[in-house]
Amino acid sequence: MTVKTRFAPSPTGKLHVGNARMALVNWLYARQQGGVFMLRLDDTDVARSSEAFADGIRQDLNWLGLTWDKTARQSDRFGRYKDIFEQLKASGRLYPCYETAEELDLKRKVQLSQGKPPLYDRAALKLTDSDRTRLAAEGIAPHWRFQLLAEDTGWTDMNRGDVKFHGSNLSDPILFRAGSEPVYMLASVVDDMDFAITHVIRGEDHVANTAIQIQLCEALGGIPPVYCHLPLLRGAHGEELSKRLGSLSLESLWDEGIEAMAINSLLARLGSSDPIEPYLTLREATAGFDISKFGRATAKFDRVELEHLNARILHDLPYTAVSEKIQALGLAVSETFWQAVQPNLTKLSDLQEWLDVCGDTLQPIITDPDFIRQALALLPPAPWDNTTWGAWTKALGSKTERKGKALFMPLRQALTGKDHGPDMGVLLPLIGYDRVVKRLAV
RNA sequence: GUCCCCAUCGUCUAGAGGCCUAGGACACCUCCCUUUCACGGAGGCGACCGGGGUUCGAAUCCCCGUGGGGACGCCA
Repeated sequence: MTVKTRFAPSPTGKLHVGNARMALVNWLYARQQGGVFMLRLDDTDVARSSEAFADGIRQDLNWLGLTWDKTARQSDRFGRYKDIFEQLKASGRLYPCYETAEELDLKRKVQLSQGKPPLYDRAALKLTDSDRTRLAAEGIAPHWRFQLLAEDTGWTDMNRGDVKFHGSNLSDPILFRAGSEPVYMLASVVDDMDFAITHVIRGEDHVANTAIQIQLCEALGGIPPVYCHLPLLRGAHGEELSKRLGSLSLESLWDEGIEAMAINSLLARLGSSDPIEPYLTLREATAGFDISKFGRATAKFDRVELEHLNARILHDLPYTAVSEKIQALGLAVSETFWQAVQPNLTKLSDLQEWLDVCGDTLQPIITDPDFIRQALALLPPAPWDNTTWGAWTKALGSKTERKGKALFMPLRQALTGKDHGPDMGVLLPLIGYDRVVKRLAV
């Protein structure tokens, strides 16, 4: 049987690293199993969904390289859900409810204040035909709940092992609102069946939903897929990811010049017992991927760790792999320049720092004016090449009887304004004769 | 409040009663390499949440605490 997974975001916001992880894990599992990966846009909530967010999601996935073999959107399938509505109604498991959202909210608050779980009390089940006729006459369009069986519903989860929930601990879910508009719970189950999804890999926030979805799937005559619920990601200090959307949205990581493969590398292994390694391609990340290695504890996503990985990946990338991205960031960098500064970059956007060093506005650090004056006097004339620095410092060394750090550090600071950076031999010609003279003029 | 789940170095984790003076990876520190930084090489620091049991023996099993995560929506 061909494995088929899906990533099913709702286009109501931007993707963050938590979403990206679920997309990636589904993609990796499908690819590794020789299966199919599907992108499904869960946009049953028409009011909150937007085309702009849908585009953003597709862009983000493309950036990460998570290509999909099939795509669908739920708003195109309302006709199908309408058929299911009739089918479920005929089965007797669907019942109309007339409470307003406010009434339900109040009920929950009362239950909670009494220390009881906020479960739906099934009051609508006690309605008589004449009650319903009266309510309908008042013009109230009912919402429809699915009557859960009061029994254990269980499954063998790929991550959590045997899991079960008792129906009495769950509320009868609303499947259709305002007449017959489908909601997520219904559409998701129908789509998983219709598109023959074999493995549903998602966050553990869906664990309790799974019992409901299995009951629903079986009521529709389907066979539930295999489920895998991975723990959610938290921020480096245990904070909720969505609260940090500012810095952990894929969009902002792109803006910072973080490599897609750094994100993929981290996300493909974080929370598993396999070591996190810098992968240059998704193929490499797929090779050692083992979904059974994922644990059950909440893992923390640390930006610092991401940047370390990013640096390691950046140090291995040829100019051709980054030139387009550099342009997209609005920077102009030659291959020579790239090779010179590459080992000193953590993020692509760090290029600016070295561009400034080779620009006109740099503020030199002069620690020893007399020495700098001597250096200027011995500066070789242009044209320069990669041997100029060596010749210059050799001459300067014998003249001033300085060597080692005492010899080159004052020069590095005067010429770059920093005490670390690329090899001065290659950097010197990139700064250029005129700027060097200017920086050494004290 | 109720129902699930989890609890080992800073982080991700290995560990399924003796193989554990608890292993690895990343981070960190030191040294070597290097006319800086980085890379690379060699070392080092560093953890079983607490309390009770069970057992000859517990990181490992049980109970109770405590802590953390998730769920309980006409969102997904």
